Amino acid sequence: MIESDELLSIRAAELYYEEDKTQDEIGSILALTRWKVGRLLAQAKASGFIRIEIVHPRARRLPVERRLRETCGLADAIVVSTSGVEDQDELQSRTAQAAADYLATLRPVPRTLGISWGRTLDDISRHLEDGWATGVDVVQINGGVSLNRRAGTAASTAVAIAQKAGGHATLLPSPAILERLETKRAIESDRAVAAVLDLASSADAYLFSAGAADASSVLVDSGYLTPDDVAGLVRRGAVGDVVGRYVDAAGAIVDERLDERTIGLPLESLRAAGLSIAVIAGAAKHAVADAVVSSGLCTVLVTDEETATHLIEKHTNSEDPS
Amino acid sequence: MIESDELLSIRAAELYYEEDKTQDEIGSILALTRWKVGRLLAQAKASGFIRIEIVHPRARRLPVERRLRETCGLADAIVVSTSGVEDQDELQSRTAQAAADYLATLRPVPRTLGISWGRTLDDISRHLEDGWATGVDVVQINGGVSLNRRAGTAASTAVAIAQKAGGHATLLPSPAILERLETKRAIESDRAVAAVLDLASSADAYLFSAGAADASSVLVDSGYLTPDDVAGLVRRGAVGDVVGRYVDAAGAIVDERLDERTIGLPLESLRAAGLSIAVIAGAAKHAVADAVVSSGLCTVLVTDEETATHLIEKHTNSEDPS
DNA sequence: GCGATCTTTGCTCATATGAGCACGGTCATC
DNA sequence: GATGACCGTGCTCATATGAGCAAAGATCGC
Repeated sequence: MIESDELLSIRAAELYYEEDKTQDEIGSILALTRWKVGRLLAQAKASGFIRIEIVHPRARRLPVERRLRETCGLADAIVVSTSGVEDQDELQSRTAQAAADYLATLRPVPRTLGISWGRTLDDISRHLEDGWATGVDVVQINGGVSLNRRAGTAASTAVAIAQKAGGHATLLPSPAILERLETKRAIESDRAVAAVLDLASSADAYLFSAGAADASSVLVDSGYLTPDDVAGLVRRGAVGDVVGRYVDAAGAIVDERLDERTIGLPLESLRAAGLSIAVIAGAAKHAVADAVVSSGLCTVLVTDEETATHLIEKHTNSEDPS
Repeated sequence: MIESDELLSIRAAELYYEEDKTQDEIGSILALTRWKVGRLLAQAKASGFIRIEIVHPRARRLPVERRLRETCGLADAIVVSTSGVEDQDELQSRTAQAAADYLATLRPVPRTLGISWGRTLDDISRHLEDGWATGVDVVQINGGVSLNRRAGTAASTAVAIAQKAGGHATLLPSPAILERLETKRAIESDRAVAAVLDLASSADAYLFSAGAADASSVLVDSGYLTPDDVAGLVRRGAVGDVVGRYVDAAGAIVDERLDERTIGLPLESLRAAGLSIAVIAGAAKHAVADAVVSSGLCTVLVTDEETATHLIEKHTNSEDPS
């Protein structure tokens, strides 16, 4: 009986979803009452035979978002669909778009927004529409005066976000990582720099991304670190960098000495923040994403479907080892 | 305006399909009237953003079936879903199952059913349920006394189908292909053989498959042809075999000399039949499937989704060269 | 066998949804 | 600047669907 009911429910589903027949019509075709058809359909849905997918670059995955919020204890989660994604750039762009949308609809609107810099942040700044908010000031939370021709990006990201919101940007006029601890201390105690860091630590919200721990890092690209440096960090457990600081799977600083020479908001400030939005997408960043989420570095995560399911799986397994 | 409507329709679709909200609820969430939500949803569906798929081994693709019927001028078409298919065997099995289902529900029930033999037919015979019909006699339409140990298959397929329908099987006691024309003529004129061929040509319905033109053919496997023979046929345009006869893309016999030595129903009888059911699945058989369909060898085709779309594409392109 | 329990079935009623229509605003044209 | 065609909007009404319920049937232990 169960066997034949399953088959019937499939036949009913075909007629209902593919042929747009009414349950009553299906009833007369399959010689069933329309209530039976309704139950068959409900059964087919419950058994997962009916798969409904929304295919659109800006489609989100609300059920995944909810599970992500629940399993990882996030205040909010934005998960973009990966269906039909052709390459990594497409995925980045979709996620950045979603982050921009999230920012634009964020209530209450933060007066001061602390941001990091990098490819992702730059992407977000591009996707934000002019006038996405009014009077939002932007402040950089980690050093970013670039060492090479890629110069302006960090600055222009912040400026673009601020301008489009009719606010103004406060830049952190300092390198990301100094070679000597003394230099770092000196810069940090400079009044201009100290004031920015102060402002940064009092921001209403933070928006940042994370980098994978490999040679493709922006920190390598910008000349702050060599590929060898990164390889060394990886050997010591690094899974990626957050606002310029390399962390391990537990979200702890990998190299204290290096960290001391890094200018910017300490990770503790992110952990203590009421609203900190992490934007992390792509298979290469699964490990960092995990570190960021499990160590409480963000309250809101914007990511892609695959990363989200990866996190959910990991967190359900570790919490419920059945 | 159109841009924002599209985005809205996606948001609405997420809430409707993924969160099971009512259109009214969505209305209050997105600050819209419930009619607007309904229109947005309809628009999303019409634009193809909503994809509904039925995932089940026995799911069919009714819209594809209809298009296949229309573009290829078939009396009926059965198309099985390929979603979740793991290997070729799975696909074969699904198609055979569908063919078995089709046979079992066929009205009016044929009194005599002419069948070919091979892997597909054998598969179908296995999937038919005991008592799938009552009093259907089965007759072989092409020679099949096997030359090697794979002996019984051709016979047992026919017998199984007949037994399960409470009818009896008439076997064609002859090889598929003879080496010499004279031998073929002699066998054909044998009273026992001639009677079977006679019965075959008067069957109410035919059920047959087709083989791809390569060394994996059952005709090679059974020892009637060598891989070299097949390669030669391919060079002359063969795309596959139908009831033991090799045809080209237009459905014409490739090698008349070989064909004359082949025992069984001529292809013309299939073309003239009121009901002839072809069961052809798999990427390797796209070409034969096309030949069978375009040359009118079958009135009903049982196939898989990919083959079906392949055929549809080909036939719409060739008929409407825009 | 026989009754108790649980499932399945066909119903009534409330709700959700879609079709058709009148209104008001927009836009191009004269 | 007036006019008419057109589009998007919010409505009424008919229809489709789902929830809940009583009766019929199946299943089980005794």
